[in-house]
Amino acid sequence: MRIDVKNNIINNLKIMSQEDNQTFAHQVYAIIAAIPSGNVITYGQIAKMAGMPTYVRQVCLVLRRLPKESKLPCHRIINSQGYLSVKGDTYQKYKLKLIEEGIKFNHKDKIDLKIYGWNN
DNA sequence: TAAATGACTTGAG
DNA sequence: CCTCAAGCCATTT
Repeated sequence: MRIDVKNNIINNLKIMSQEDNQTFAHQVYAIIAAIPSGNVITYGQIAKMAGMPTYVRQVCLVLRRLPKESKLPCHRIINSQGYLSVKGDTYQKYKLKLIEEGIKFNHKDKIDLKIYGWNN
């Protein structure tokens, strides 16, 4: 994705947070929806982009409360170490989706954030 | 009301 | 690279 397009999305999100009286959760939704296919984002990045850098754990709460039928690309969210944090059946499901989007896992199931991370 | 819990992050060693 | 402890804070127990 081109840098200017990326920055546009980020700027729009900032404007939203300033002008709209949106909840933290709604900003999290908007940010997740904006992650391009083929890219991943970390929990901490989401918190920062939502203007609440210390609300990492709240990002997790929001995610856990998402309905199963949600269409948000939650599989594109990984931890800062480069690993998928989800456990069990969801893990394989997310991994498959990421592979379909062209993301490569190394021999330890780790994703290279330098390559696939959606950097600001 | 108090304590435990988390799909986490960071820095130190 | 990896592990570990401390920090985090609304929600659950």
